[in-house]
Amino acid sequence: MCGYYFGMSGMASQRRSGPGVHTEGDFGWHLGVLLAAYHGSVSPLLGELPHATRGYQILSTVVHGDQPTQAALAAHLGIDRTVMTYLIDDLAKAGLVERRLNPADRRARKIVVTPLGAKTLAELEQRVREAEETLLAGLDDAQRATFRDLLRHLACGLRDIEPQVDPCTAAEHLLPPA
Amino acid sequence: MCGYYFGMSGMASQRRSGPGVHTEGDFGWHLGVLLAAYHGSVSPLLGELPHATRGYQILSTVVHGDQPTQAALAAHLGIDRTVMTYLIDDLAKAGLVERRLNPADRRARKIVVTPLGAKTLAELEQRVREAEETLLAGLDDAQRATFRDLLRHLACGLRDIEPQVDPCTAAEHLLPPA
DNA sequence: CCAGATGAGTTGTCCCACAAACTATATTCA
DNA sequence: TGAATATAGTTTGTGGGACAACTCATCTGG
Repeated sequence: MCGYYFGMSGMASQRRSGPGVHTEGDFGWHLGVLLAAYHGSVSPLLGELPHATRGYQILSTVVHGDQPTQAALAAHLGIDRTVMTYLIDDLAKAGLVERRLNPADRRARKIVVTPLGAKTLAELEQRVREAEETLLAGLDDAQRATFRDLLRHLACGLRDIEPQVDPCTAAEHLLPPA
Repeated sequence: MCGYYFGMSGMASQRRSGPGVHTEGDFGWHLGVLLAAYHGSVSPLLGELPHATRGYQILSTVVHGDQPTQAALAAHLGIDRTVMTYLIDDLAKAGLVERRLNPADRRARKIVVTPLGAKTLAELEQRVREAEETLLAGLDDAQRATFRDLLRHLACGLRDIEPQVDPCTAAEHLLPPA
Protein backbone atom coordinates (compact mmCIF):
# COMPACT_ATOMS: atom_id res chain seq x y z
CA MET A 1 0.00 0.00 0.00
CA CYS A 2 1.95 2.84 1.24
CA GLY A 3 4.85 0.55 0.66
CA TYR A 4 4.70 1.38 -2.96
CA TYR A 5 6.41 4.51 -2.03
CA PHE A 6 9.02 3.20 0.25
CA GLY A 7 6.76 3.11 3.20
CA MET A 8 6.21 6.74 3.05
CA SER A 9 3.06 8.59 3.51
CA GLY A 10 0.30 8.88 1.00
CA MET A 11 0.57 10.35 -2.38
CA ALA A 12 2.43 13.36 -1.27
CA SER A 13 5.36 11.19 -0.44
CA GLN A 14 6.26 10.52 -3.98
CA ARG A 15 8.02 13.78 -4.16
CA ARG A 16 10.36 13.76 -7.00
CA SER A 17 13.43 12.81 -5.13
CA GLY A 18 15.60 15.81 -5.40
CA PRO A 19 19.13 15.77 -4.20
CA GLY A 20 18.29 15.99 -0.55
CA VAL A 21 15.68 14.73 1.77
CA HIS A 22 12.52 16.04 0.33
CA THR A 23 9.75 14.43 2.23
CA GLU A 24 9.53 16.99 4.95
CA GLY A 25 6.60 18.89 3.56
CA ASP A 26 4.20 16.23 4.71
CA PHE A 27 4.91 16.82 8.33
CA GLY A 28 1.79 18.88 8.87
CA TRP A 29 -0.29 16.35 7.04
CA HIS A 30 1.08 13.52 9.15
CA LEU A 31 0.29 15.39 12.30
CA GLY A 32 -3.20 16.18 11.12
CA VAL A 33 -3.91 12.60 10.20
CA LEU A 34 -2.76 11.35 13.56
CA LEU A 35 -4.73 13.90 15.53
CA ALA A 36 -7.83 13.27 13.47
CA ALA A 37 -7.49 9.56 14.11
CA TYR A 38 -7.08 10.28 17.77
CA HIS A 39 -10.27 12.30 17.87
CA GLY A 40 -12.04 9.74 15.79
CA SER A 41 -11.20 6.86 18.07
CA VAL A 42 -11.44 8.65 21.39
CA SER A 43 -14.60 10.69 20.94
CA PRO A 44 -16.95 7.71 20.70
CA LEU A 45 -15.57 6.39 23.97
CA LEU A 46 -16.57 9.48 25.85
CA GLY A 47 -20.28 8.93 25.60
CA GLU A 48 -22.34 11.62 27.27
CA LEU A 49 -19.38 13.73 28.24
CA PRO A 50 -20.08 17.27 27.09
CA HIS A 51 -17.87 18.48 24.28
CA ALA A 52 -16.15 15.17 23.80
CA THR A 53 -12.36 15.36 23.76
CA ARG A 54 -12.51 18.94 24.81
CA GLY A 55 -14.53 18.09 27.86
CA TYR A 56 -12.20 15.23 28.63
CA GLN A 57 -9.22 17.46 28.36
CA ILE A 58 -10.72 20.00 30.71
CA LEU A 59 -11.85 17.43 33.21
CA SER A 60 -8.43 15.86 33.19
CA THR A 61 -6.74 19.19 33.74
CA VAL A 62 -9.10 20.09 36.53
CA VAL A 63 -8.26 16.88 38.31
CA HIS A 64 -4.57 16.54 37.63
CA GLY A 65 -3.55 20.03 36.74
CA ASP A 66 -4.72 22.09 39.68
CA GLN A 67 -5.04 25.33 37.80
CA PRO A 68 -5.94 28.21 40.10
CA THR A 69 -8.34 30.01 37.81
CA GLN A 70 -10.52 29.49 34.82
CA ALA A 71 -8.23 31.70 32.82
CA ALA A 72 -5.21 29.63 33.75
CA LEU A 73 -7.10 26.55 32.71
CA ALA A 74 -7.93 28.10 29.38
CA ALA A 75 -4.41 29.30 28.81
CA HIS A 76 -2.96 25.93 29.57
CA LEU A 77 -5.27 24.19 27.18
CA GLY A 78 -5.04 26.82 24.48
CA ILE A 79 -8.74 27.51 24.66
CA ASP A 80 -10.19 30.98 24.34
CA ARG A 81 -11.52 32.22 27.63
CA THR A 82 -14.90 33.10 26.20
CA VAL A 83 -15.19 29.56 24.98
CA MET A 84 -14.10 28.20 28.30
CA THR A 85 -17.10 29.83 29.90
CA TYR A 86 -19.66 27.67 28.19
CA LEU A 87 -17.51 24.58 28.22
CA ILE A 88 -17.40 24.84 32.00
CA ASP A 89 -21.09 25.66 32.01
CA ASP A 90 -21.87 22.39 30.32
CA LEU A 91 -19.55 20.33 32.44
CA ALA A 92 -21.07 21.92 35.52
CA LYS A 93 -24.58 21.23 34.26
CA ALA A 94 -23.56 17.62 33.87
CA GLY A 95 -22.48 17.64 37.50
CA LEU A 96 -18.84 16.89 36.77
CA VAL A 97 -17.23 20.09 37.99
CA GLU A 98 -18.19 23.18 39.90
CA ARG A 99 -17.03 26.75 40.15
CA ARG A 100 -15.63 27.59 43.54
CA LEU A 101 -15.32 31.22 44.46
CA ASN A 102 -11.96 32.33 45.71
CA PRO A 103 -12.47 34.41 48.82
CA ALA A 104 -9.06 35.99 48.38
CA ASP A 105 -9.93 37.24 44.90
CA ARG A 106 -13.60 37.34 44.29
CA ARG A 107 -13.20 37.76 40.58
CA ALA A 108 -11.61 34.37 40.25
CA ARG A 109 -13.32 31.03 40.14
CA LYS A 110 -11.44 27.87 40.63
CA ILE A 111 -12.86 24.92 38.80
CA VAL A 112 -12.95 21.83 40.98
CA VAL A 113 -14.06 18.32 40.23
CA THR A 114 -17.09 16.77 41.86
CA PRO A 115 -17.16 13.19 43.12
CA LEU A 116 -19.13 12.25 40.06
CA GLY A 117 -16.60 13.99 37.85
CA ALA A 118 -13.70 12.18 39.48
CA LYS A 119 -15.40 8.86 39.06
CA THR A 120 -16.28 9.60 35.48
CA LEU A 121 -12.78 10.70 34.62
CA ALA A 122 -11.22 7.62 36.15
CA GLU A 123 -13.32 5.41 33.93
CA LEU A 124 -12.71 7.46 30.83
CA GLU A 125 -8.99 7.63 31.34
CA GLN A 126 -8.85 3.89 31.25
CA ARG A 127 -10.62 3.73 27.91
CA VAL A 128 -8.68 6.60 26.44
CA ARG A 129 -5.41 5.01 27.35
CA GLU A 130 -6.42 1.86 25.60
CA ALA A 131 -7.50 3.79 22.53
CA GLU A 132 -4.15 5.49 22.45
CA GLU A 133 -2.38 2.18 22.46
CA THR A 134 -4.52 0.98 19.61
CA LEU A 135 -3.71 4.13 17.75
CA LEU A 136 -0.01 3.45 18.14
CA ALA A 137 -0.34 -0.20 17.28
CA GLY A 138 1.69 0.32 14.15
CA LEU A 139 4.80 0.76 16.22
CA ASP A 140 6.52 -1.78 18.39
CA ASP A 141 6.95 -1.20 22.09
CA ALA A 142 10.26 0.56 21.89
CA GLN A 143 9.10 2.77 19.08
CA ARG A 144 5.94 3.67 20.94
CA ALA A 145 7.92 4.69 23.96
CA THR A 146 10.29 6.70 21.84
CA PHE A 147 7.53 8.41 19.98
CA ARG A 148 5.60 9.34 23.11
CA ASP A 149 8.80 10.59 24.63
CA LEU A 150 9.82 12.80 21.76
CA LEU A 151 6.31 14.10 21.34
CA ARG A 152 6.02 14.96 24.98
CA HIS A 153 9.37 16.62 24.93
CA LEU A 154 8.35 18.72 21.95
CA ALA A 155 4.95 19.69 23.24
CA CYS A 156 6.21 20.62 26.64
CA GLY A 157 8.99 22.68 25.19
CA LEU A 158 6.57 24.50 22.97
CA ARG A 159 4.00 25.31 25.58
CA ASP A 160 5.84 25.85 28.77
CA ILE A 161 8.73 27.99 27.94
CA GLU A 162 9.51 29.04 31.42
CA PRO A 163 9.60 26.04 33.66
CA GLN A 164 13.06 24.76 34.10
CA VAL A 165 11.69 21.56 35.43
CA ASP A 166 10.08 19.18 33.07
CA PRO A 167 6.57 20.53 33.12
CA CYS A 168 5.18 17.20 32.19
CA THR A 169 6.38 15.47 35.27
CA ALA A 170 6.06 18.25 37.77
CA ALA A 171 4.47 21.61 37.36
CA GLU A 172 2.20 22.39 40.24
CA HIS A 173 4.70 24.59 41.97
CA LEU A 174 4.69 27.32 39.41
CA LEU A 175 1.32 28.63 40.28
CA PRO A 176 1.35 30.97 43.14
CA PRO A 177 -1.14 30.04 45.77
CA ALA A 178 -4.54 31.21 44.74
CA MET B 1 -7.66 27.27 15.45
CA CYS B 2 -9.66 24.59 14.70
CA GLY B 3 -9.90 22.66 17.14
CA TYR B 4 -9.41 22.71 16.16
CA TYR B 5 -8.51 22.13 16.47
CA PHE B 6 -8.11 21.95 15.96
CA GLY B 7 -8.22 20.83 19.11
CA MET B 8 -6.21 18.85 21.46
CA SER B 9 -6.87 16.78 24.41
CA GLY B 10 -5.90 15.12 27.57
CA MET B 11 -3.92 17.66 29.37
CA ALA B 12 -2.89 16.70 32.82
CA SER B 13 0.76 17.23 32.28
CA GLN B 14 1.53 16.90 35.86
CA ARG B 15 0.08 13.58 36.65
CA ARG B 16 1.39 12.50 39.94
CA SER B 17 3.78 9.76 39.35
CA GLY B 18 1.78 6.91 40.68
CA PRO B 19 2.96 3.36 40.85
CA GLY B 20 3.68 3.17 37.17
CA VAL B 21 4.43 5.41 34.31
CA HIS B 22 1.36 7.49 34.22
CA THR B 23 2.02 10.29 31.84
CA GLU B 24 0.56 8.57 28.83
CA GLY B 25 -2.84 10.17 29.08
CA ASP B 26 -1.41 13.40 27.81
CA PHE B 27 -0.80 12.00 24.42
CA GLY B 28 -3.73 13.78 22.78
CA TRP B 29 -2.84 17.00 24.44
CA HIS B 30 0.74 16.77 23.25
CA LEU B 31 -0.42 16.15 19.74
CA GLY B 32 -2.79 19.07 19.87
CA VAL B 33 -0.12 21.40 21.18
CA LEU B 34 2.26 20.40 18.45
CA LEU B 35 -0.29 20.76 15.70
CA ALA B 36 -1.43 24.10 17.03
CA ALA B 37 2.17 25.27 17.09
CA TYR B 38 2.58 24.05 13.56
CA HIS B 39 -0.40 26.03 12.37
CA GLY B 40 0.69 29.02 14.36
CA SER B 41 4.15 29.15 12.88
CA VAL B 42 3.34 28.09 9.36
CA SER B 43 0.22 30.10 8.65
CA PRO B 44 1.89 33.49 8.81
CA LEU B 45 4.44 32.32 6.27
CA LEU B 46 1.81 31.58 3.69
CA GLY B 47 0.78 35.14 3.08
CA GLU B 48 -1.95 35.49 0.52
CA LEU B 49 -2.41 31.79 0.01
CA PRO B 50 -6.10 31.02 0.32
CA HIS B 51 -7.04 28.99 3.38
CA ALA B 52 -3.57 28.99 4.84
CA THR B 53 -2.28 25.57 5.79
CA ARG B 54 -5.27 23.94 4.18
CA GLY B 55 -4.47 25.61 0.90
CA TYR B 56 -0.84 24.69 1.28
CA GLN B 57 -1.59 21.04 1.80
CA ILE B 58 -3.91 20.97 -1.14
CA LEU B 59 -1.41 22.68 -3.36
CA SER B 60 1.31 20.35 -2.20
CA THR B 61 -0.81 17.30 -2.83
CA VAL B 62 -1.84 18.56 -6.23
CA VAL B 63 1.78 18.95 -7.20
CA HIS B 64 3.36 15.94 -5.57
CA GLY B 65 0.44 13.67 -5.01
CA ASP B 66 -1.09 13.39 -8.41
CA GLN B 67 -4.60 12.58 -7.27
CA PRO B 68 -6.88 11.70 -10.17
CA THR B 69 -10.02 13.42 -8.95
CA GLN B 70 -11.20 16.07 -6.60
CA ALA B 71 -12.80 13.39 -4.46
CA ALA B 72 -9.54 11.50 -4.19
CA LEU B 73 -7.84 14.71 -3.18
CA ALA B 74 -10.43 15.31 -0.51
CA ALA B 75 -10.20 11.75 0.80
CA HIS B 76 -6.45 11.95 1.01
CA LEU B 77 -6.53 15.15 3.01
CA GLY B 78 -9.50 14.16 5.11
CA ILE B 79 -11.55 17.06 3.83
CA ASP B 80 -15.25 16.83 3.11
CA ARG B 81 -15.83 16.89 -0.62
CA THR B 82 -18.40 19.67 -0.40
CA VAL B 83 -15.81 21.73 1.38
CA MET B 84 -13.20 20.82 -1.18
CA THR B 85 -15.33 22.49 -3.80
CA TYR B 86 -14.88 25.98 -2.47
CA LEU B 87 -11.33 25.42 -1.34
CA ILE B 88 -10.45 24.60 -4.92
CA ASP B 89 -12.58 27.53 -6.08
CA ASP B 90 -10.45 29.89 -4.07
CA LEU B 91 -7.15 28.37 -5.13
CA ALA B 92 -8.32 28.55 -8.72
CA LYS B 93 -9.39 32.17 -8.32
CA ALA B 94 -5.90 32.90 -7.07
CA GLY B 95 -4.54 31.34 -10.24
CA LEU B 96 -2.68 28.56 -8.48
CA VAL B 97 -4.56 25.54 -9.74
CA GLU B 98 -7.12 24.74 -12.35
CA ARG B 99 -9.76 22.12 -12.93
CA ARG B 100 -9.01 19.96 -15.90
CA LEU B 101 -11.78 17.93 -17.39
CA ASN B 102 -11.06 14.28 -17.84
CA PRO B 103 -12.13 13.35 -21.36
CA ALA B 104 -12.41 9.72 -20.31
CA ASP B 105 -14.87 10.55 -17.56
CA ARG B 106 -16.47 13.89 -17.96
CA ARG B 107 -17.82 13.93 -14.44
CA ALA B 108 -14.34 13.96 -13.01
CA ARG B 109 -12.11 16.97 -12.68
CA LYS B 110 -8.47 16.60 -12.09
CA ILE B 111 -6.92 19.45 -10.21
CA VAL B 112 -3.65 20.51 -11.76
CA VAL B 113 -1.18 23.14 -10.77
CA THR B 114 -0.55 26.24 -12.85
CA PRO B 115 2.91 27.63 -13.47
CA LEU B 116 2.17 30.30 -10.90
CA GLY B 117 1.02 27.66 -8.47
CA ALA B 118 4.17 25.62 -8.95
CA LYS B 119 6.36 28.64 -8.46
CA THR B 120 4.41 29.68 -5.40
CA LEU B 121 4.56 26.25 -3.87
CA ALA B 122 8.28 25.96 -4.41
CA GLU B 123 8.82 29.14 -2.47
CA LEU B 124 6.43 28.23 0.28
CA GLU B 125 7.87 24.77 0.72
CA GLN B 126 11.19 26.31 1.48
CA ARG B 127 9.75 28.47 4.21
CA VAL B 128 7.57 25.74 5.61
CA ARG B 129 10.47 23.37 5.83
CA GLU B 130 12.41 25.93 7.80
CA ALA B 131 9.47 26.52 10.09
CA GLU B 132 9.20 22.80 10.68
CA GLU B 133 12.82 22.61 11.66
CA THR B 134 12.33 25.47 14.07
CA LEU B 135 9.36 23.68 15.51
CA LEU B 136 11.47 20.62 16.10
CA ALA B 137 14.40 22.56 17.43
CA GLY B 138 13.94 20.98 20.84
CA LEU B 139 15.24 17.73 19.43
CA ASP B 140 18.68 16.96 18.13
CA ASP B 141 19.22 15.81 14.57
CA ALA B 142 18.87 12.12 15.24
CA GLN B 143 15.78 12.62 17.33
CA ARG B 144 14.20 14.82 14.69
CA ALA B 145 14.75 12.20 12.07
CA THR B 146 13.37 9.50 14.32
CA PHE B 147 10.35 11.54 15.22
CA ARG B 148 9.53 12.36 11.61
CA ASP B 149 9.98 8.75 10.72
CA LEU B 150 7.73 7.34 13.38
CA LEU B 151 5.12 9.98 12.76
CA ARG B 152 5.13 9.29 9.07
CA HIS B 153 4.91 5.59 9.70
CA LEU B 154 1.94 6.06 12.00
CA ALA B 155 0.05 8.42 9.76
CA CYS B 156 0.57 6.20 6.78
CA GLY B 157 -0.59 3.17 8.65
CA LEU B 158 -3.67 4.92 9.88
CA ARG B 159 -4.62 6.02 6.43
CA ASP B 160 -4.37 2.51 5.20
CA ILE B 161 -6.57 0.79 7.69
CA GLU B 162 -9.01 3.52 8.14
CA PRO B 163 -12.11 4.08 6.22
CA GLN B 164 -13.02 4.63 2.65
CA VAL B 165 -10.51 4.75 -0.04
CA ASP B 166 -6.96 3.88 0.43
CA PRO B 167 -5.33 7.07 -0.67
CA CYS B 168 -1.97 5.44 -0.88
CA THR B 169 -3.00 3.18 -3.68
CA ALA B 170 -6.11 4.86 -4.98
CA ALA B 171 -4.29 7.18 -7.28
CA GLU B 172 -2.09 4.64 -8.92
CA HIS B 173 -4.17 3.71 -11.86
CA LEU B 174 -5.88 6.26 -13.94
CA LEU B 175 -2.97 8.41 -14.78
CA PRO B 176 0.51 8.08 -16.02
CA PRO B 177 3.13 10.17 -14.30
CA ALA B 178 2.40 13.79 -14.80
C1' DC C 1 -32.57 2.46 -23.23
C1' DC C 2 -33.12 2.17 -18.35
C1' DA C 3 -31.69 1.94 -13.39
C1' DG C 4 -28.49 2.68 -10.33
C1' DA C 5 -23.97 4.43 -9.06
C1' DT C 6 -20.63 8.15 -8.94
C1' DG C 7 -18.18 12.99 -9.39
C1' DA C 8 -19.18 17.42 -8.51
C1' DG C 9 -21.74 21.62 -7.12
C1' DT C 10 -25.46 24.10 -4.39
C1' DT C 11 -28.13 25.17 -0.48
C1' DG C 12 -29.27 25.36 4.31
C1' DT C 13 -28.20 24.54 9.01
C1' DC C 14 -25.56 24.03 13.06
C1' DC C 15 -21.64 24.70 15.85
C1' DC C 16 -17.54 26.86 17.16
C1' DA C 17 -13.96 30.41 17.43
C1' DC C 18 -13.12 34.98 18.03
C1' DA C 19 -13.82 40.06 18.74
C1' DA C 20 -15.98 43.53 21.31
C1' DA C 21 -18.49 45.12 24.90
C1' DC C 22 -19.91 44.71 29.76
C1' DT C 23 -19.80 43.67 35.05
C1' DA C 24 -17.26 42.99 39.10
C1' DT C 25 -13.52 43.05 41.52
C1' DA C 26 -8.41 44.15 42.37
C1' DT C 27 -4.26 47.05 42.21
C1' DT C 28 -1.53 51.06 41.61
C1' DC C 29 -0.33 55.50 42.74
C1' DA C 30 -1.02 60.46 43.04
C1' DT D 1 -8.74 58.49 49.70
C1' DG D 2 -10.08 57.87 45.03
C1' DA D 3 -9.23 57.93 40.13
C1' DA D 4 -7.07 55.29 36.61
C1' DT D 5 -5.96 51.00 35.11
C1' DA D 6 -5.74 46.04 35.02
C1' DT D 7 -7.76 41.52 35.46
C1' DA D 8 -11.51 37.42 35.91
C1' DG D 9 -15.37 36.15 33.95
C1' DT D 10 -19.63 36.55 31.12
C1' DT D 11 -22.59 37.98 27.23
C1' DT D 12 -23.51 39.00 22.54
C1' DG D 13 -22.79 39.20 17.60
C1' DT D 14 -20.66 37.61 13.61
C1' DG D 15 -18.20 34.85 10.28
C1' DG D 16 -16.38 30.56 8.77
C1' DG D 17 -16.14 25.82 8.45
C1' DA D 18 -18.38 21.12 8.75
C1' DC D 19 -21.90 18.37 7.38
C1' DA D 20 -26.44 16.68 5.48
C1' DA D 21 -29.69 16.82 1.79
C1' DC D 22 -30.58 17.83 -2.66
C1' DT D 23 -29.65 18.59 -7.70
C1' DC D 24 -27.17 17.91 -12.01
C1' DA D 25 -24.30 15.48 -15.22
C1' DT D 26 -22.26 11.42 -16.56
C1' DC D 27 -20.85 6.65 -16.38
C1' DT D 28 -21.79 1.56 -16.05
C1' DG D 29 -24.20 -2.73 -16.26
C1' DG D 30 -28.15 -5.06 -17.73
